[in-house]
Amino acid sequence: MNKSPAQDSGTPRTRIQRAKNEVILEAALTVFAREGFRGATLDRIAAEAGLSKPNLLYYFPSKDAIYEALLQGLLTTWLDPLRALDPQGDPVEEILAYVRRKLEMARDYPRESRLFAGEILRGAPLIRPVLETELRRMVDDSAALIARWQGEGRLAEVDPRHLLFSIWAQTQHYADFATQVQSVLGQDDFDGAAAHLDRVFRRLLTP
Amino acid sequence: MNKSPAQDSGTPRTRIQRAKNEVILEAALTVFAREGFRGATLDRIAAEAGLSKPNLLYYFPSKDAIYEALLQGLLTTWLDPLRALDPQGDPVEEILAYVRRKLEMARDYPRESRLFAGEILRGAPLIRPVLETELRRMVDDSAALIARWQGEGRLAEVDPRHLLFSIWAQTQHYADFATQVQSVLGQDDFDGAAAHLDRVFRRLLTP
DNA sequence: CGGTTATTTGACCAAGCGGTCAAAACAAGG
DNA sequence: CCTTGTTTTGACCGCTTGGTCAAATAACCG
Repeated sequence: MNKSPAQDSGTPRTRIQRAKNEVILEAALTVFAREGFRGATLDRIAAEAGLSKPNLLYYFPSKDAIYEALLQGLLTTWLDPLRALDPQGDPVEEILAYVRRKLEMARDYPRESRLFAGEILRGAPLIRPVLETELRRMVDDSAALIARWQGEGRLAEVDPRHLLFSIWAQTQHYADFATQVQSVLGQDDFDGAAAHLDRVFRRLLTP
Repeated sequence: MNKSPAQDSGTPRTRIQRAKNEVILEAALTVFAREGFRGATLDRIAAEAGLSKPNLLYYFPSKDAIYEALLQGLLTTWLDPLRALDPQGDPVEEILAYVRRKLEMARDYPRESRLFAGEILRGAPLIRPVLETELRRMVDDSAALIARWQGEGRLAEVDPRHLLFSIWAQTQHYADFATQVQSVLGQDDFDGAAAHLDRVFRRLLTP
């Protein structure tokens, strides 16, 4: 009997299975980010992972399952920096550090950023529930913290939620629209972006 | 002999053909923006336009042709507001007006914004040439104007090109990531966004 | 080694897709 | 009415794609 591990509930058992899972998700991230969900094919993912298509489907039951696993695993990492806002720290510096971290993620993990962007562009068919609960809660919490800081006069008055949108938009822009940035500048310019965003948010947030 | 008008060079001749062309591009915009290029199918576009698939292909020779026609027609409209920067006007107010116009476009033409975003996300396979020439030139010109204003001390010193990125990122965010914004806020908030961006850029740009 | 289980693969399938074609329906002019 | 050109459509084709399956191969274990 040859039951595929994909049908087992929970985490893969053997070390080999975990390793292959890893390889597959890596490959899938590359392909999904470049081609989008509909544009990606199992053959391309399999090729990228160095496997045959049936072998791919031995580890994951379907294309959707791979995509879901990717997004699921991604979300935690992706939203993590926001959790690192330290209520004890200096407000302006805390937010500037957050901006810097987000920009570094755009530079170092552009595939993740693009996968995320693609999912949301298409109406977030899969992760909308997460956005409406987990993300929303996190934003509410952060907004409360920011509002507190503002109440104490340590931060300029800006709508906290739209402030977060401003940060996300500008940092992710350098990953999601990298093609455009390169076309206009002739190359990437993350250092320039870092300096720019630092100036922008320092100026905006200093009381 | 029944030669399709799609093979005629230049603009469609009769009024009927122009009308159908219009209808088709409208439908295609809706479908492409929602599903992406790969996700969109000729059947869905045809259905959206109230036509049969072969009838669609009587007016356009291929799916690619429809997509290209859409993008082509779009680019002019899309980049137009940048041309409206008036060298004679007040620098801060000129740029704020530009921001406002861009945000209005995000509100009123989200499909166009998403189509554009999708194209760039996938590496701009089709419009990269345009980005590298036309867009780049326009950005260079605008950057020169902004730099002049800064030289005259009428605008705070910010990298002009990254400033434009900041504007694009934040305004288009409200169209491209509308799903996320809605999930977090519970609804759209273009008025809030307008007030926020006005504050952001006024604060940033006032010398 | 042999037996048992986990992994890999070639061949295949059904559905969906972009696109074609010949014929039908329609419109306009005489 | 007929003729001529335009528009519309049902049927069809070949290719790609997600997914299956039975058999082959490798890995593990006593």
